[in-house]
Amino acid sequence: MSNIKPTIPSGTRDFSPDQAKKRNFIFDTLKKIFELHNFLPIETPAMENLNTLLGKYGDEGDKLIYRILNSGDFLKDLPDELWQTKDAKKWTEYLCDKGMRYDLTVPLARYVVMHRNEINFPFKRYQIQPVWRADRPQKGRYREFYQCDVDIIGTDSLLAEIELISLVDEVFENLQLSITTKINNRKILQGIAFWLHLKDNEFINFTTILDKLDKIGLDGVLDLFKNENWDIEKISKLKELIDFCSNNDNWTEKINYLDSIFKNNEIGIAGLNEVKFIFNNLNSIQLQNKQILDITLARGLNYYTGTIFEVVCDEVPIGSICGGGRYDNLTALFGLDNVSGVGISFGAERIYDVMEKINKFPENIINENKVLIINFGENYLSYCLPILSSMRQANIKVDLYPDDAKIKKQFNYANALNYKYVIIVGEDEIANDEVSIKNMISGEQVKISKNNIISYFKI
RNA sequence: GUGGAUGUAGUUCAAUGGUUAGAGCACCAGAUUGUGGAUCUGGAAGUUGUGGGUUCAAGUCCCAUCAUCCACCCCA
Repeated sequence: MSNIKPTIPSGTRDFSPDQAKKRNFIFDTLKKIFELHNFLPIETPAMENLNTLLGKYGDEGDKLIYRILNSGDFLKDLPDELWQTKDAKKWTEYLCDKGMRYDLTVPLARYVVMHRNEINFPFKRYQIQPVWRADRPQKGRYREFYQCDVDIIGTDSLLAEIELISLVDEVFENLQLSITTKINNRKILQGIAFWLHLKDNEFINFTTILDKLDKIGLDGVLDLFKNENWDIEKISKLKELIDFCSNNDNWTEKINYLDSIFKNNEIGIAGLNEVKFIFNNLNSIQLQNKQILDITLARGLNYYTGTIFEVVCDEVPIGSICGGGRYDNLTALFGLDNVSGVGISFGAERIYDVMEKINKFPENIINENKVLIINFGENYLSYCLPILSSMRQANIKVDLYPDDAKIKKQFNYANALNYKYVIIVGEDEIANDEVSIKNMISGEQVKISKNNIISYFKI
């Protein structure tokens, strides 16, 4: 037993103090802005019933849900013929009732339906909790990671979209990251599909391929469409459209262009009107970052029905750090129809990576104004302990080294843990009713009267 | 699920098939019993992922297995 090397499952992580502090800084900033917009927090259990989770994320998704083995004498219900098979998927139907939370959207839908009579709509909620996926880990992808979701449930108003877009702007202004919010609408994509005479069943494939534009470029995307046996005419029409839009930053020109090709195209025109409303009203809000209309933005998730958006960092190319959209029938799967919502998810893990890479964490979360009182032994406690507690009452971050260790060791400790000040109390100081305070950054040391300690640190 | 790479001290990495597997960082002690980051000296630290095989001889070559990392599918 004692020889087992301590490890953690792959794709999971420990967060040591300085990482944890930085992560908390991000979470705290998010919460602060969410609360400023009067979003309310909820939390849901780490585990959900499997029938809540299964079938919501597609076949691929079902495979990535962690299942929890039933407790007790769970094998007694397994049909005899199943003993012979080695079909794990079938076995789990009998052996597992519960699974680990896979995202925050499905639990939200479940929550809204369950609590519909106590919720006041529109329901503005945020939720910051870990989710688990039985995926194979790789760079920037983990089996346990946090999602930070904000949703507005139960209104069709496009003001909800506008609120989330301004929320995004404020969050990244607070984190001091400059970003671009790309905005599109699934109805515009449907309009384009209609314009290209695509069949209904080709639409999903169309969006999944289009979504790869950032990753593989226009030529790569067009190649994929060739592989789908699209005719040359369709491909060149699409190429022309994408070329026009990617060489143009002006949203009105893009809309006018689309307007000119969307003839008898109801769905497409509806999308254009929604986008127009959003961009027109964004003009009336003070925003720090860019918002652009990107008609190639597709997003993989197919439950989106209207506005979709995605946020990219201007300084570090890392893919999207935030994304979301409107879904018209989120709760239908749980038997509640006609509840529209719009939501957004902040990729805290990626935001962390970006901030680490370009050093955006504020200095004071790494170097705090911490004070350490050096321990000279039992005889000095009656002098030091009152100082300790009165400093804490004055809201100064302070502690007393617990052991009567060598001074060098205590100083090393203060140094290693980024204490800014050390207080030294020895015979001389006590004799004069003083303490010595050393600034660990400048190296300066002063003697001050015991009564002036608080004011010394308060300046 | 598919493919590729790598496993040596707490950590980052060395070691032509051939003595007792080494070094930097970190750790502990001392130089320095009231003052940190520097320097110097010393110390502790390993079943070379695990199990087989080839060989007079294996950290090194071969096979298997496990683990980790990277990419693909998919996703955040």
